[in-house]
Amino acid sequence: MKFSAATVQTTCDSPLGPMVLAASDTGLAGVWFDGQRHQPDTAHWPVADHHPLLRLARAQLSDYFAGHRRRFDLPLDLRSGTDFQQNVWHALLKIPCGSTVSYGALSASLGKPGAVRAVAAAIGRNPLSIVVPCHRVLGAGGALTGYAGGLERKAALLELEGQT
Amino acid sequence: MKFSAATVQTTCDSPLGPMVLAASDTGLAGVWFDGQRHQPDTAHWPVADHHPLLRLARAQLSDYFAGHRRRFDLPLDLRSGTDFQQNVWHALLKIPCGSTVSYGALSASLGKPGAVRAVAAAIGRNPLSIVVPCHRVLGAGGALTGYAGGLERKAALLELEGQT
DNA sequence: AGGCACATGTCCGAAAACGGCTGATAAACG
DNA sequence: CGTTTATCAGCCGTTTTCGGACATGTGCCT
Repeated sequence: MKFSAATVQTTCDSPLGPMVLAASDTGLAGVWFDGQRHQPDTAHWPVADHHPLLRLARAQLSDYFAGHRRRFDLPLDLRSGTDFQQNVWHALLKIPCGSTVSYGALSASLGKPGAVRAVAAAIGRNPLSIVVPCHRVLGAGGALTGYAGGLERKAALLELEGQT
Repeated sequence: MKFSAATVQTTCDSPLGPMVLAASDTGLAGVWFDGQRHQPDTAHWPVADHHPLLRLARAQLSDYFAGHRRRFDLPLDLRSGTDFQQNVWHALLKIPCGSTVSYGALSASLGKPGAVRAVAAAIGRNPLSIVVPCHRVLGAGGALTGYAGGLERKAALLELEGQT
């Protein structure tokens, strides 16, 4: 969980509570619900409320919550994770809005059918909530198994995307 | 640990137990809690209960224990130590009453960040308890790690100076 | 002269614990 | 008996923890 020293942050509100956005010099590096699990300590990160990328991200998130946007178009910086984690996060990006995948299917598609548990752990560390759609991964039986931001938010996001 | 042959001594009481004070022809040379570690054998040193410097020291210590004095103003004789030890002891004198430093920070400020262990050893040989405030040095995590006079006395001294 | 013990702190490797799981059994119901 | 819940052991990368080795100057004891 290493973030570049040049990472800046801002905050924004959402229907699911306040959020923190972070950007490095390469792209969007963080999107966290306030107080969610695994959120890094951003206390000493410089604030840049008018950073162009952060403004863009805020706008697209706003559109998403309004139901006007089903895909994000932003430069992402996922270098905070290990190679394995980055692989997992990239795989998440391929899950289209409105559909879901199981942990097992996902790890199989990564060529590591045995590493289900490790994949789940990596998903839990996703630094870009919503943008990297980790909420579209469900348990084998279709059960909401866990979400760093809380199961309620996971349910709400899926609902918003037209799932039941 | 060499003391001049002309060193004289006296005793005095304190809230933390009886103490031994020693003076050379240049200044205050020793302040020990009775029976503390590394205390030299003073048995054959001449007693000089009314030595002016020793009386002054006794008075200032009394003020200190009463909470009326936060700094000592006495001529000191630290020549009993090696150059290295004298450097360390002089550094200790710069720690203001009411604050603390870690062993690591102290040795770094001496320009020898690697010599933490040696610095600690030198602190342990401090001949002037209380006057040279070796009790204001704590472990990295802020833990009371050791004191030639016993950890209880170290805690009591810090308490007296307004630390927790 | 040589060896060892210290009022510590940092670093590195190994080992154990910990997850946003799952599929297979074992009890607990009607 | 079918069906529905607990329980459990493997799965594997990451994180945390723990134990040792080392650095450094000095005094003391062979």
